[in-house]
Amino acid sequence: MPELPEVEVSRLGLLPHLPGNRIAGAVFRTPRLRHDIPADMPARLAGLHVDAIHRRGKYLLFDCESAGDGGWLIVHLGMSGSLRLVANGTPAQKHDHVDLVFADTTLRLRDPRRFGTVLWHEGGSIESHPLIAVLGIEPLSPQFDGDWLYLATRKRSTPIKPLLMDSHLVVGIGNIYASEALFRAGISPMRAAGRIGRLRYRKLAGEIRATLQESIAAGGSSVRDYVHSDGGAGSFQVTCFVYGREGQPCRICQTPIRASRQAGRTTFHCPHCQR
DNA sequence: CGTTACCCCTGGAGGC
DNA sequence: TGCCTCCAGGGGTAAC
Repeated sequence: MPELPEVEVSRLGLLPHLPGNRIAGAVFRTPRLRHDIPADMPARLAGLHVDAIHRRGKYLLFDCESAGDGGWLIVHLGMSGSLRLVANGTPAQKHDHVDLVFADTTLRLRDPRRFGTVLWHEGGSIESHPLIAVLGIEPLSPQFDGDWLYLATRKRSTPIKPLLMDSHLVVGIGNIYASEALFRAGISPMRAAGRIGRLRYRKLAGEIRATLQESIAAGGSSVRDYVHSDGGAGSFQVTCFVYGREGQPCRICQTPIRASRQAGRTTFHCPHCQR
């Protein structure tokens, strides 16, 4: 479900409420999401203070401390995960798998498909965690620009669209934003990454950044059932140029939008505007 | 090494 | 109404 903007909006929604507060208790209603959840997870988390909440790619990283002891709670929302803040004691509904209970509120993870991740990491820098260490560049960082993309894609024959979705290269760009950014940059999703020039990569990097930032500003939501951390719903989907618009006229040239499949995921593009 | 296929899981949509 | 198939925002792993 969530791409980078949704995760960032969730983080921003939690920031006013969680950092500085103590985890009174944790409840896990499933033995595993993407990974097994150790039986002692509630005991590990109870009593910790949340110092800060960071984001790396689509991972939320809760920096937790307690009397010199500490670690990181790693959360990934997968395809269908969402975080909400609810009043303590609110009955859990179907697919509400995890609660972090604070004095004044409960952070609740709902994830129908259970592709999400909740892991505990201690004894070392968060950057040393195997899931985090392999991640590529942050697309909203100053280092990410057209020249970086150009250099990173030399001799790559893969089509640009699945490459944009490879978190080992660049994080946070999922199926929706890959299609949208390529449309805005006028680049065909099927074009070999190594055969795109520097100038076109400058355009693409700018459109990736703009697409993500606009979505964050709009409240982050990319699809209908997304709910961010304080329960509000977003509206990104109504502004899509190509995603989910197979057969409908391109908003620029009226050519019907095409759908195809790349690396197991649906790609949308305009055959006239994108080359 | 780079790239693709498959799998994890549930629910909604559409065909019959 | 029910049953079936297909599809879905992610990403790790195995296999080519």
